[in-house]
Amino acid sequence: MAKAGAASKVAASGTKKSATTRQALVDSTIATLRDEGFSGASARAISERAGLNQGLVFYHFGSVVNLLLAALDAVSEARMEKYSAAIAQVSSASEIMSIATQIFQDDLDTGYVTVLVEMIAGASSTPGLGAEVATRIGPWFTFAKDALDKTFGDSPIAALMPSGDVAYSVVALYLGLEMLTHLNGDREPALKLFAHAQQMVVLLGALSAFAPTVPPAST
Amino acid sequence: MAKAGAASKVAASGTKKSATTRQALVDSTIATLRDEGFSGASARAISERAGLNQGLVFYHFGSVVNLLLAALDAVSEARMEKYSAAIAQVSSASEIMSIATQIFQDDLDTGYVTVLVEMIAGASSTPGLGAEVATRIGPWFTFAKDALDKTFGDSPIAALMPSGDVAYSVVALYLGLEMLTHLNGDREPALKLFAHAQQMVVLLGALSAFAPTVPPAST
DNA sequence: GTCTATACTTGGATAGAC
DNA sequence: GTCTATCCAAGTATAGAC
Repeated sequence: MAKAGAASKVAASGTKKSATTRQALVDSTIATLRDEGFSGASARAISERAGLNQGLVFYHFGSVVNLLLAALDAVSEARMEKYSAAIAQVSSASEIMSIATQIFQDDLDTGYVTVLVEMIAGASSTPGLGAEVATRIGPWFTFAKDALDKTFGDSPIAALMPSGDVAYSVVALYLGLEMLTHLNGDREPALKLFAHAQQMVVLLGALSAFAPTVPPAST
Repeated sequence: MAKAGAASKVAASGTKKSATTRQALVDSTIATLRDEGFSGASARAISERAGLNQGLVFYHFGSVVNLLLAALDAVSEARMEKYSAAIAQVSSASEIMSIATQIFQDDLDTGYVTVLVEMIAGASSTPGLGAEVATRIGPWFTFAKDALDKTFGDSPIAALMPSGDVAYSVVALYLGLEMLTHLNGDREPALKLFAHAQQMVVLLGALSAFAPTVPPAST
């Protein structure tokens, strides 16, 4: 599903040469989406960056949109792998924010989340693309929810707000921060927020020691 | 019939005609950005939607990018007016979330924030556009900060996190929610979050009644 | 001053070469 | 099966008509 899911014309060959070309195009697409955005990710721009003929995009992927989706698949897979490995090391709630901060910076460096943002924003240009992108974002929500359950499952807040709803806002905030950070090139505001969030998590951890079950609104 | 007599208004009527055309192009640009996204907002698509000749974009605005920025200006102005009027009616912290929820839905209906998102995401395609967009987003941060100061200024949280930093995340979250909502067409998840946030605000208001006053460092 | 017809460039897609 | 040369549509911009 990852490589041929949305494709209609993808050659079914198992040739090594073909795989190399496809990989080069996917890599170039990621870089182009990051640097030039969705509207700058043309078949010509992508293939030129890879040093390949422009027609190869259509031979190997059928259309530019299919190549963009293949790139989104590659990014999603790589990110989910990294996220999962990171979250596996986390046991306490106080740890999660420092890990999250590290990952956020890594995402800024690689530009992977920019690729996601560009695909979401660009989805409205092509009929049907929105649904394809939405499908590929699904795992991000479930990952966020699992991470929340694992780290805040026994926190009093978990009783107030369903983790699925919070996961939605976490993803939204992450995308929004990425977008704003990428816009003005200054990552300080976002990093400040991560620092504040870490403080809040620690504070909540301390509070939950005093109020293990329900908020202290009772008589 | 000499022109001189009746033509005393020729210059003025000409100016008015120009203003009408410009306005039609700006309106069409907003609609096109909303429906087709940044990459779909070409001079041809915009002018065709307005029923005008494609060349008028370049006569009146010089370039497509300039027209896009003019549309962003129009949206920003309209939104800031609406936001300011709404916040003026708010005095208590418990009110702000219901007002915010209303405005969020209004933004979804009009597609105004989609225009902003598309411009941010599309900014990377054209050198120098990012800075222009960033300048136009500035007022959104100051508005969010003022709203936070007005409604949560005497809350204990204000002492924990600077309102400017929180404002940054509020804008980021707002953009992210808009983006995700626009992607899958389902506004329920976002509305749930606003409902949860309202509960939290009410809860915090109750808590601050028990907590001793922690005055933020006043200048 | 306002607008249209035309020139030129870039992009998506395919027929055909190897 | 893999890739290139070529075609046509869509985009930006301007010269010139009114």
